[in-house]
Amino acid sequence: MLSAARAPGESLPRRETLRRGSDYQRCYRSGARRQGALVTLHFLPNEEGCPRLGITASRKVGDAVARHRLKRWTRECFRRSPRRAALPAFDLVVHFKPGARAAAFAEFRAELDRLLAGLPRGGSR
RNA sequence: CGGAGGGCCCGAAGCGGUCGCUCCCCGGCAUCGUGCCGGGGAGAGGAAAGUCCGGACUCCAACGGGCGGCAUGCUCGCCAACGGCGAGGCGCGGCGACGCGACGGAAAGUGCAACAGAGAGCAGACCGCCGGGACCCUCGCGGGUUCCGGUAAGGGUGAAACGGUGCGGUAAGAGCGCACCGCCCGGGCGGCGACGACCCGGGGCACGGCAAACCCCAUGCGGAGCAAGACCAAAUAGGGGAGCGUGACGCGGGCGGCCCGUCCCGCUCCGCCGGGAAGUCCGGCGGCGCGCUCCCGGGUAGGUUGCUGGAGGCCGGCGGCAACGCCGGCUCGAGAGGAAUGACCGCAACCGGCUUCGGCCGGCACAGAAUCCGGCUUACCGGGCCCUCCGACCC
RNA sequence: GCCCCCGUCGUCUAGCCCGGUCCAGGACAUCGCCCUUUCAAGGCGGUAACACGGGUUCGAAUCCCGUCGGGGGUA
Repeated sequence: MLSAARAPGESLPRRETLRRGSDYQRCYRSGARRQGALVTLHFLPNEEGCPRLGITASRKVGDAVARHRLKRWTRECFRRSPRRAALPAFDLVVHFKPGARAAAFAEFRAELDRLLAGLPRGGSR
């Protein structure tokens, strides 16, 4: 079951995203966080057997186009990241900072990759 | 050729790759719901924006109406409706094509107008002009000072000063009188109408501005919003109902050193009926409390639905100046839900800069559906089509 | 999605309803001068703003319309 869910491809189905307000609240309340220049990363071990991704963007980041572009970049980077298969089963929340509006894609991907690499190894058992 | 005015349309846009997301259809596998694999199809805009108006739809309220409040404001028409649109009238701007206009009412009422100025509303005498009285100067003509009166033609102030020009008239003046122009009122004429100003009659002119000041008049408006609303419905707590069991061979405390206990004290369901001599005994009915089981309804999380085929597009014909309407045919173009429509690469266009002309570098707007429509407003790289006006030159 | 409020010197504000007296007043800050051996305090003087664009009016910070920005409420 676990190996079936962890398909080795670059797919990111809806099942592996955070989709509940309570999921986000749990992540903020009980999880740890890492700060980057463009982004804040919240994370918390989950029981799903695979990492799940959530994204938040407040209106301070920019207009709808800017916010949505950053969301798509985040999904793209997470989906194609080479270290994704090695990630522990965490719920992750990526929250943009206002400075992210002016970032270029390569710059953004480098930062996100660095933050993901800094996650602890353990995860849930 | 140059400049200008108006209208309409397109708008990450062309091709090829790699990896992905959402929905639908087909096939296969497993399956209680559903999930996985393969194939195919579809997947942001002219403004999706601002949320400034108007509707559809849904719920709430309601017998009907008024007051208040808000909005609109030349006329006629179009429209489901509108504060929108189309024609027309009037005013203003422009040589012109054309553009702009909150454009009802100031002879209903109440108000406002700083400063300047004599005076700011049915006004006003500062200078000036004219007449008269008194006093002074002068031989006299005349002049000066002052008082009373007349006068709105002139000066001056102001954003604005109570028709204009000319002639008569007068002490000087004045619509005081006359002519022309303007204005007002009534009637006729043209127009559905706003209005026009051709005609007739009357009036010497009374009617300044501001209603995006209060206000008056006319017309319109019940409230909320798809997170509306509908259906299914966990866990926990609570509500209602049914059935069964239970409410004394019990519990607590004291004493006898402790245990035990035939000792003492307290608590112990209620009502009615029947049996027994009687009781804390037995049986029945009703109520109350507790326990267990089952059922019912409300409702939260969550799920499903509303959810996209509609005042819909395209083509043609007819009516209308037009907005638009009618008829016929064809066609279906996103439906997410912490929210998909993406990222990267290689060529080719276009624009800008550099260029030792081979190329190199950079850019490619405004902006992202959230129930759906009709408008308005605002933002915007670049491009296409049509009509019209003015100027110059040529024929 | 719906609704409401607010934009005035560098900062906090008054004036707005009911237009003129406003080239917009006050406080703190800042600059110059005086006072003091010096600093502070004090005194005198100066610089400095009506978010933006239209409109109404003789005249707009004020009234009206539209943009832009900020804040808040609600499901």
